[in-house]
Amino acid sequence: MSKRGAALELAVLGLLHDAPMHGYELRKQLNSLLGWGRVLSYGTLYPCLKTLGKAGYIVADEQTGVPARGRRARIVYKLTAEGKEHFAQSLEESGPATWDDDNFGVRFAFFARTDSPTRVRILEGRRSRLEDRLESVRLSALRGRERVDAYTRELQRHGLESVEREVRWLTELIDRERSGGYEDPPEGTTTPNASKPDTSHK
Amino acid sequence: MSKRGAALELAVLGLLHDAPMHGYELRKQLNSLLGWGRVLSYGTLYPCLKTLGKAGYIVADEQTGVPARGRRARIVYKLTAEGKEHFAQSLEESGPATWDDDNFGVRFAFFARTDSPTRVRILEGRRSRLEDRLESVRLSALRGRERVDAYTRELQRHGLESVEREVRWLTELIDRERSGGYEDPPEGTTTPNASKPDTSHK
DNA sequence: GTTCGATGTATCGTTCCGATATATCCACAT
DNA sequence: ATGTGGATATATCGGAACGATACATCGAAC
Repeated sequence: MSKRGAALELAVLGLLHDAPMHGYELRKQLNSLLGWGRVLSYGTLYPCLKTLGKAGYIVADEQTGVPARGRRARIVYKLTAEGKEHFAQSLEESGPATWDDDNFGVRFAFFARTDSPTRVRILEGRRSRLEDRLESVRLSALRGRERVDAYTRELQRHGLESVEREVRWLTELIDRERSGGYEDPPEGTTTPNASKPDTSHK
Repeated sequence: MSKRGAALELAVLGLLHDAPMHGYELRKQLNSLLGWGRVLSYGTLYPCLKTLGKAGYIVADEQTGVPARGRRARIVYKLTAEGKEHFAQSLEESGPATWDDDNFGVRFAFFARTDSPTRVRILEGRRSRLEDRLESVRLSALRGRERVDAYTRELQRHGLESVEREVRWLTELIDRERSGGYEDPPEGTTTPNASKPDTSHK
């Protein structure tokens, strides 16, 4: 039921889909993948790897092919067949939980591995989530029209515009998706190196 | 040394500065104050109130002035003199930790209670933090210029633009601050800023 | 006259994660 | 040769954060 955990597991699975990796490398990739400010701690990563291992989605490979001159012991993790299946399934899965900042970011990062209908579904889900947010902020701005100082108003305005901007972006992507733009490139074998949309104003 | 906790404590102190309040009301206000998506859980709020109480910054007032017809027992918290001082001190405090999303947001929300030099200092700190972020993202985009798929590129572009947008916003605020705009209105006078400030930066 | 939703306080158990310990390797200076 | 520092690498601990939930009262609608 882990919320943040779900996003992390998905990301790990996705990265290992490209190539087997050891923890340290995984962490570096994950740090650039999800969130710019945040850093993923080992205290989060290793328990996650353990969980994934216990679930049978990944296996730890202790000794991989004599790494040129007595390199330090490192544990290389690789995806199992079950892991591959679970990843594909999770990616396409829809629902409120998948529209969070984290979850959406991860899913977007692996868009190249889904089909167009799925992409549209995810984009629309995210957009509707943002529109709800917009709605509720506008409402509360109306209800609580009591004197708020200039700074509060300024902050609200900027936040609102940020969200509106992301909605426009999503709409653009959806349109492009529908008109057949962004066709999957022949091979998806590229090392992802993405980040999640800002939506700061925490 | 709590990081998120520091922001929460500051926010609570700030709200109680305006008026004494009980937990439930506090939560509502906090939810609209910091982060629009996030909700503050009681599991976070009550321990925080306890801490603040133990530190002597707030006091719990059980029975406030016979609340018209046997109202349910409610605990009204109010700021002590120490709390007031601690709040003022924390607000002006500078440093990397205060440039985080959360910390900056809270400080901004209470801008009206600081002086202009402090405001400028906080705004500039936040801006420099964002510029660092920008720098590091641009660098990693250059280093890892291997083929990344269209989606990753799109995500990066949008994220980058979001941050750039916030930097422009901050710059604008700093300029306005320096030219004496946004002076705190004496008291209660509705600030005549009904016309939206244009700012057609795109 | 009772169901329902808002108000209100409080805690438990899980998850999260910053700090830290441990260890090897390489480059470069001493 | 020796030392210093930084990158690579795995792992855990203790405390903070928080979702879920229990409990309790009230006003209004049905």
